[in-house]
Amino acid sequence: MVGWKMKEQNSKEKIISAALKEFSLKGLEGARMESIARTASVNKAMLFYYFNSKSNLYSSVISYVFSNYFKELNKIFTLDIGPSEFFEKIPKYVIPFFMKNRDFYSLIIREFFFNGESLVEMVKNNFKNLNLDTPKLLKDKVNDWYDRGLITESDPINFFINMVSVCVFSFIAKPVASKFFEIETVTEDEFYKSRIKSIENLLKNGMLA
Amino acid sequence: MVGWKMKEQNSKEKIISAALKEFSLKGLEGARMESIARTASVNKAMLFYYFNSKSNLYSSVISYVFSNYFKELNKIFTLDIGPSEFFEKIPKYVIPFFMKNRDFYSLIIREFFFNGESLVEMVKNNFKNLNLDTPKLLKDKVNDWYDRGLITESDPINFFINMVSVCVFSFIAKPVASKFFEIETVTEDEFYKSRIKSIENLLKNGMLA
Amino acid sequence: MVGWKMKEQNSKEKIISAALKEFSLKGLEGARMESIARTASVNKAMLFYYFNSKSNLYSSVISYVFSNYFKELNKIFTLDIGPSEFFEKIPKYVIPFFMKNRDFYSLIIREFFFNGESLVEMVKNNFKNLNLDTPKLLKDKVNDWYDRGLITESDPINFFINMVSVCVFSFIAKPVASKFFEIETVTEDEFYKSRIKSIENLLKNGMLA
Amino acid sequence: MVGWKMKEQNSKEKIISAALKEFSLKGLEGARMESIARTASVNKAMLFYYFNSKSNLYSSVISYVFSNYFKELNKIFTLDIGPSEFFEKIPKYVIPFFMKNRDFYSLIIREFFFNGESLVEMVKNNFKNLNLDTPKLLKDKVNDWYDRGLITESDPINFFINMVSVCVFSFIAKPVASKFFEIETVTEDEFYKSRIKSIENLLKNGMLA
DNA sequence: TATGAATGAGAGTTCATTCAT
DNA sequence: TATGAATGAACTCTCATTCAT
Repeated sequence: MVGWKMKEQNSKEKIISAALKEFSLKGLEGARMESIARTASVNKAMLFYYFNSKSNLYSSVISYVFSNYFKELNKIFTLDIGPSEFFEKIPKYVIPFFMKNRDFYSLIIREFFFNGESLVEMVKNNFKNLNLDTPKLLKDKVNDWYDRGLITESDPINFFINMVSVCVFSFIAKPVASKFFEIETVTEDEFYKSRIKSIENLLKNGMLA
Repeated sequence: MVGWKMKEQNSKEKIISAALKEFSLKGLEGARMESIARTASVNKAMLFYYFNSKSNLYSSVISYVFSNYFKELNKIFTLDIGPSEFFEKIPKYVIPFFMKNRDFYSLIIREFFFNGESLVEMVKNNFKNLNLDTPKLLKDKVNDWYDRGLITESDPINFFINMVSVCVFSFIAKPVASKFFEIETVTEDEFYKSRIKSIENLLKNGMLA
Repeated sequence: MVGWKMKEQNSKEKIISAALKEFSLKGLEGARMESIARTASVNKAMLFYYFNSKSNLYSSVISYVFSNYFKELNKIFTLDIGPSEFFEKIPKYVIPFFMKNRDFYSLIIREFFFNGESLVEMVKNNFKNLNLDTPKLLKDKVNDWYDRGLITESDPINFFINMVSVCVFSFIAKPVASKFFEIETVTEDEFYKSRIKSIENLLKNGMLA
Repeated sequence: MVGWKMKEQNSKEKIISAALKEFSLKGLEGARMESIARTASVNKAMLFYYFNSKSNLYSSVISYVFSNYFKELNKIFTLDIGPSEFFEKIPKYVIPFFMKNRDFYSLIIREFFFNGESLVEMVKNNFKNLNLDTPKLLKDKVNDWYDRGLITESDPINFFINMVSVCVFSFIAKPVASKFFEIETVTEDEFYKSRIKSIENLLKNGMLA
């Protein structure tokens, strides 16, 4: 009985992770159910048995995977620290996190780009389920820092767009930029280390009062 | 004689701009040749008459459209100005440019994300055709500024990723962020004005010496 | 379990034989996948499920069907008999064989005409798989007969072209010839009986020493 | 004015000979109007201007080309000679004739195989136009020879099938046979010379009394 | 739960043919 | 006569989805 239970979870999870891979590489439209099935080494019909439809599998992947990574990613935003330390910790945490989880990164970015609002909806539901209100918390934090004269950016939205964009964009820009400038690429590790340092400087000098 | 010459250009161009719209909304896989034909009000077979295949139409759209916007976009990078003015002009120029050309923006971003290196290749060819070497020019500029102690970021790649990301990301992030923070949206114009200001500050304070 | 196994074989075989009919009548280019599907009473997509593409279905038909008829056709060439009996048996065997299997005949002739060398390749592989070397056997036989003064034709190639052509051509020539000479056609059976006799005489008198 | 007249004939003939090439290689279904136009270096629409439709172009090619070669080919059948000389002259004449006119050969053979009766119709019309009745002449000749005890084959149809098949089949069989027997191919010329000799022997010994 | 077979809608592509000039 | 553009029907092929077992 336990065996059976485990088998079920196994198949479902095999599908989810195969789908994560496929969707992150090809997107919703480009992904092929059969290819997912093959990768997961399950029968194609099983995808429909468990997830009913392609688009439902897609959402399931997003939310399943998201909720998995969510707590880990959320930690950094809830630390009770000042802006200086915040600007230090953010890139040091976020960049390696995405380096380790490229599939997740690609999937989320895709979703973020082309379906942003529905992603936010999901994020918010995640907060609700955890009885958290991170958005409010962050907004308050920024307002507070600004009121106390610790930062120069008064608008939480601009504050976050600035912060997030320089982190998130790094992964997209890396191959493009080095090819553009014809600068012989250093190792991935070195590059992202230098990115972390550069972001830290930019944010600190750029937004600390 | 002029008649059909114009007609030809018309059809080809109608297809290109219909395809630009479709591809920017749905991506390569999601786009439908028939829908493009309908939008362009031409017979579906004409798409193949002029472009042979979907993927070739896609590339044609990218390069055709790109080379159209290219010169305009390139202008800003070739101005002979110092870093301070540079940081001022960049967001003031780039943000409205993309606001006006959303289709182009979406298409290019998609391409940038999922096919970055081939885009760069095209960009470089565009430079070659115009007898320009903007990459070298920019690299030299940054190195020069750094050597003369005008900026704090020594690495051209980081310099540009920082600069580009905060501009480009604005469009993606806007709806997401305002929904996330539940901040009643100001008008588009106001938002992007504030973005421009915020970016200018970030870059000036963040990277000027 | 046996149930679906049989079903699978059934569908595949229904497709093969429908395709044999269609291809033999219309050729590769003229054949229509939909018409094959209709004839086989299967869904059109099944053709691709089992055979991937039209041209692959075509090859499959050729090799499947060929290997089916192959052993039967090969028998006559491996009999251990002298040339006189050989010339007697060949038309008596080959002509009725093709009369019974007109689809096969048309298909093979088409292939023979327009793709001869690849057919030979296949034939040779068939021999290999059966651990036979009929070509060598036949060549040796002719050389031996000639050396022993039993036949007048020293060249195996000419020997066989002479023999095969008069048999194979009969089917093509029949309707043409009777229309050409405006000779009221006898029944098929009678015609081919007379053909067999005529060929036997021609070969015996023409190539026996 | 002459120029214009010549130009017209030129285009039509360029189309005919391009079509002959294409049809002989690919058959009716496999041939492409565009490819014919390209080969003829005329505009595709011209094919329809001159020939109305593909199938009409096909017939036109057949009959145009046929009537061109017809008289030449007919000569051999109208010589007033005995059977022995006949069997000598036939291969000596027919084989080189087809060697020189391979396009014609392929086209006619195709037609002969897959559309034999309509070809005969055309041939007969050609006779009518020339006020000849070759079929009757040949039939009478064979009957006469047989009655006078000069040949052993009483049936004109068998007589001709035997004769024609060994000649016509040579071209099809050559590459196949040499590959089949793995006999190093001699030159084309040598091969067909040996064919002529072999056919002569076969027919003489096989059908002369 | 699991499988291979089957389905139907529709996608991209091709091609003979026609049109406007 | 000649051209490039245009058309529409049909074709091969794909894919999410369902079925029978």
